[in-house]
Amino acid sequence: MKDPAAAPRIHDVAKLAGVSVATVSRVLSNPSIVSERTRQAVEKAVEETGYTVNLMARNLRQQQVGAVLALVPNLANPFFSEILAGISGTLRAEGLSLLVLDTRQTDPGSPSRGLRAYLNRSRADGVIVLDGSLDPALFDHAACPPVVQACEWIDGLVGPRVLADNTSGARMAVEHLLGLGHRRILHLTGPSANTLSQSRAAGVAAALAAAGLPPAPRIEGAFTLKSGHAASAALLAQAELPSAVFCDNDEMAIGLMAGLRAAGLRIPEDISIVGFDNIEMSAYASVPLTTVRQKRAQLGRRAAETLLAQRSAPAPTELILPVELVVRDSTAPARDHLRVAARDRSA
Amino acid sequence: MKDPAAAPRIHDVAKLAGVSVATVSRVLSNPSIVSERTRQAVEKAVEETGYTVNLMARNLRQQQVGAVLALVPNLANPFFSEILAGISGTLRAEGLSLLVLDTRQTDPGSPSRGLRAYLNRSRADGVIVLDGSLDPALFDHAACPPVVQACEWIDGLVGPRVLADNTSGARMAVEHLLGLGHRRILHLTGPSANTLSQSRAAGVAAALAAAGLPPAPRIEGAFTLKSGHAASAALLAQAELPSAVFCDNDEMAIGLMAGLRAAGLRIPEDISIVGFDNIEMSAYASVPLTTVRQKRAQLGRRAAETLLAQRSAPAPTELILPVELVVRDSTAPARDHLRVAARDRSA
DNA sequence: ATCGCAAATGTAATCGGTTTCATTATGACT
DNA sequence: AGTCATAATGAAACCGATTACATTTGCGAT
Repeated sequence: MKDPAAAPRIHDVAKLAGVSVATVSRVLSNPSIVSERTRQAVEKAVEETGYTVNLMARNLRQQQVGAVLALVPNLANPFFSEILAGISGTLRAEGLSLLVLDTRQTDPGSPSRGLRAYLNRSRADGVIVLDGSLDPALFDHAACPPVVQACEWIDGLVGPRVLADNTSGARMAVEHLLGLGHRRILHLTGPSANTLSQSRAAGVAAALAAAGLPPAPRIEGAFTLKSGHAASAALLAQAELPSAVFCDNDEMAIGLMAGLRAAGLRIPEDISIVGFDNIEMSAYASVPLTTVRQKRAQLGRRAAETLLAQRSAPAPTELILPVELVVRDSTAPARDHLRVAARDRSA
Repeated sequence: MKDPAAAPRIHDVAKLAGVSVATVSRVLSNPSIVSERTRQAVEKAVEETGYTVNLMARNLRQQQVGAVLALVPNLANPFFSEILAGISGTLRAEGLSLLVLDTRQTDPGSPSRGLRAYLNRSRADGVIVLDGSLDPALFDHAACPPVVQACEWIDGLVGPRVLADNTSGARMAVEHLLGLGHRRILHLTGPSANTLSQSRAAGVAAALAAAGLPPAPRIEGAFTLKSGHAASAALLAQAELPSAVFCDNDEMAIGLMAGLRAAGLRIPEDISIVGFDNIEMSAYASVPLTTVRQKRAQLGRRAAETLLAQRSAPAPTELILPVELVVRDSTAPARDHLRVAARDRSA
């Protein structure tokens, strides 16, 4: 005696409709090749039985999983989750589902060991990597599905990438400060090993070099509120305060502002601050933050589209998405600059 | 001629080791029942071929997917993504992977239609629902895997739940304000249909009733920074300003504070603000926010554990996690209260 | 040596679909 | 009516593992 609550199988539908299982399968996957009469009969039978395909069986036969894996450094970080939202949207439109793995949640002993098991064609049809700190060797085996790098990237891992224009963004930010007359600009960076930090540092260097200025002094942070806050102490301990700070992301900028304001500095009167990313919070910070807008959801969408495109035409494309400066209240003309301007006028 | 790059199958390993496929399978899944000699031979063959099991085949045979689906209302919201991080951690320890679906990204025409396809045993072994606004009927069919509700819940959907103690949290927040002498307390709520809003409103009502005070006036928000900011205008338009506001979450509180400060009000001197959730940003807000701490990662972990426990002992448990008040700088004694205290002394 | 039981291993069924290939039905054209 | 191409359908192979069941092996007890 069979469990009456058992899910109906394609065989049950076929029997009820008086056709073969092959026909039922065709009605479901390619209705155009089956006659009107039988199609209707099958659809009726599907309706009556409440049949839904068993995806495990279908996937096994079709040798595809119907899912894409996203590797994120920190799932709890809104920066990444917004990219994920973009990825998710594109995947759903294609009927694919999104698997998420937090790369920092691995066994601390061997961070990559647990990951390798997930980098397998039988787990996911593709991988979107949002963590630039991974070992490229992880992806270097036959069983690894197609990979797209997004946002961050991995040196030594060839393949398509979708990136924001970090260098231009940083350059625009610094040029904005230079235009306001700032000359003593400090760069609050992300971890120096991080690819984002590196390309943003390049933008900073380019802007300063173009203005004939020496490289900016740096404080290294960790992209976190906390590290931004901690940087305020380091900054205030310096002999000569900078007149402006460019921060590699908004979270650090907000942490930094909190620390500076607590120490009695006024923003932007005493010190100008620029961030990067334009997270939603930045508009509502203690002082609305001037920052570089990066369209994260779009970046996610593009990454997913790039991955899907790989199926038909594998090519190691590199897509660089434009960014733009958003000027709010955390930046103002340098006071030195004002003095100079006043002197010029009086002269 | 076979593709030399094709992934090795269990058959290849068996041939190389000179054993049957059954033995190879046993070495991989239950090594103890195979002799030392053959086990080593098989392990060597696995090593040489670089074999890894095909999960689609295994899953089909074992009738399980190896994945859990999380239904979140907004993937980009850090509040949820931190819960996801907790879920993810627990699942990984069990070798399960995490599928994520943003319930608001469905076809706007019929929000639940797209979802139903995902609520299927052949897609996921279990479901963790973080969205209380879904139709309970969605889950009411035989093919739906076991469900655990977390954080929010769905009226009319029986089954295990893991919740923060929203009512107590709200009550503690309001009692804190009452203790500071506030009597004119406004409640900035989430959407009135939201279960979280409702239970927090219950806590607010309980605290006020216990103090013999009438219900608090409300402004309805949407749990977003923007709606919190918008609420500031509505608040300032009122004839009599409240001396304190309890906000249903930190994001609204931060948005509200930004609006109030822009209008020239000082926090906490002119008005006290309490939030809920204790998101990381709250400590770095323009004024460090007094709020109710909710352990989101733990909530996620518990939800995952509850789901796993359902496998062996299905039971509609309800787990309520404690919350605690975190007092920072956004709350201070009511000025009325101070006046009253002064008068009392002088009398 | 023989028996019996347990341990080790092999054979083949099974999971539930999709898809190839063969077969039958349909219909157009001469 | 006969021929042939094409459309519609069915039978069975296949995807790649796990596992029930059968068989063989190993070993101690008699």
